[in-house]
Amino acid sequence: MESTRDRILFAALELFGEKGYLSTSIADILKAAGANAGSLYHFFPTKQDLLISVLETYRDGIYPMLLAPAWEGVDDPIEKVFALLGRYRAMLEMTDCLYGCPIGSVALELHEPDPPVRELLAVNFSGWAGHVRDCLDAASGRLPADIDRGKLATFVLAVMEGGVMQSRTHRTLETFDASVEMLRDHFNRLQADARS
Amino acid sequence: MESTRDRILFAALELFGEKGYLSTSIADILKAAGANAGSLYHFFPTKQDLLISVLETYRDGIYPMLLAPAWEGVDDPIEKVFALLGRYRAMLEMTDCLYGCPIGSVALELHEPDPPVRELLAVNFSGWAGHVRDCLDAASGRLPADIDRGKLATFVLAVMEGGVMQSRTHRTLETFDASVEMLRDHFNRLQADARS
DNA sequence: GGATCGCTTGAACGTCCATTCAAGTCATGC
DNA sequence: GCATGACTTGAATGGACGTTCAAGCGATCC
Repeated sequence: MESTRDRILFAALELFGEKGYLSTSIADILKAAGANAGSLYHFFPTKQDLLISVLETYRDGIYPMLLAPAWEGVDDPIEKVFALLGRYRAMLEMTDCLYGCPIGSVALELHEPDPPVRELLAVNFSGWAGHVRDCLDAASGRLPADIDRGKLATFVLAVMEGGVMQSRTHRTLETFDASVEMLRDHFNRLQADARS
Repeated sequence: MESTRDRILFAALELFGEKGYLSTSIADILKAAGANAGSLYHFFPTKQDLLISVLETYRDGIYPMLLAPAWEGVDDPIEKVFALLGRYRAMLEMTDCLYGCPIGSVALELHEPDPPVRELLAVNFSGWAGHVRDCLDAASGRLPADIDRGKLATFVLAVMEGGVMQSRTHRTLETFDASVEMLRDHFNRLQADARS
């Protein structure tokens, strides 16, 4: 049995991802969760507090909800990076290029977020990039020694977010695929250069 | 002498870039433009029509307002690409990583934009990437022959948008710089591989 | 000098939305 | 069986926002 608090939290998580934070009204969330205003405000003093809990849920879910399923049966650390990108592709495909990365959406729709919100967005980005970096570290022998793997992980995240943004705008997977293909080309060259 | 229509249009252009479309109220625009509601609605039947005009202004301004100044004194076509990225860096730096790319912001904050809006966002992306592609074509002799320069331009745009997004969120230029540095590394390898 | 038309004025309107609150339910501990 | 405190109910509130409109201004044309 799911608690009222959880129904509200997950309804918000879904709606913030689908329609964005600003465009989602409290009434939307209440209807989706089957709850009343008083219950919501009992658990979450303001809409922003609800957003914070949603962002914490995303943060805590990066591994179990996103990476673990993406990496099932994938051992090669570099393939793990591309399997992760494949998850975003699948999400775009399933939703006709409507939903991409919820963190990226909120990050750009709130232009001057209050510090706790901004920090949680940053933490989500750092967590994602940190896991990619771990993959790159695990593959360090196959990459040029002088390459900064932290920066490379940041780069991977940038490509993902920028690819998702373009695909959502053009409503085609083409731009996302093109970005990932170019990233793959870069990794091929990095590995070739590491060998020689 | 600037017409009232233009004052409203440019006030909107600036505010949409600074605070986003949804977070900018008509009252904000009126105050910034020193105009009255009736005047605004005389020229722009709805807020969305105003957004459309703003996006058309951006589209028409890509070359004269963005590329021309970025490319002053830069002849090498590959350096032009990085000079363009340098403009975004300068914008981030000037605003303490608050304002990035207005098109990207609006693209992510409107989750299901009406078709005319979505198409204008797409046109802005295509225009930007098209100019980058022209640079790459001009440098085609220095790049591997089998590389798809259209996809590479899309990739550059993705890196820019993803880098801007992370820098705005972390409030540091570090992530943007890291992304551009990795892109530069990729271009170096592309050119080295084209030579051999 | 009067009619026309593009533009301006700014108060008013209606809707939506985040938030509040007084009253109620129900399990737990005493 | 009563008191307590956690949670629920849903109507009410007040403010913000996009939009409307009746009235006015001033230049141009006849």
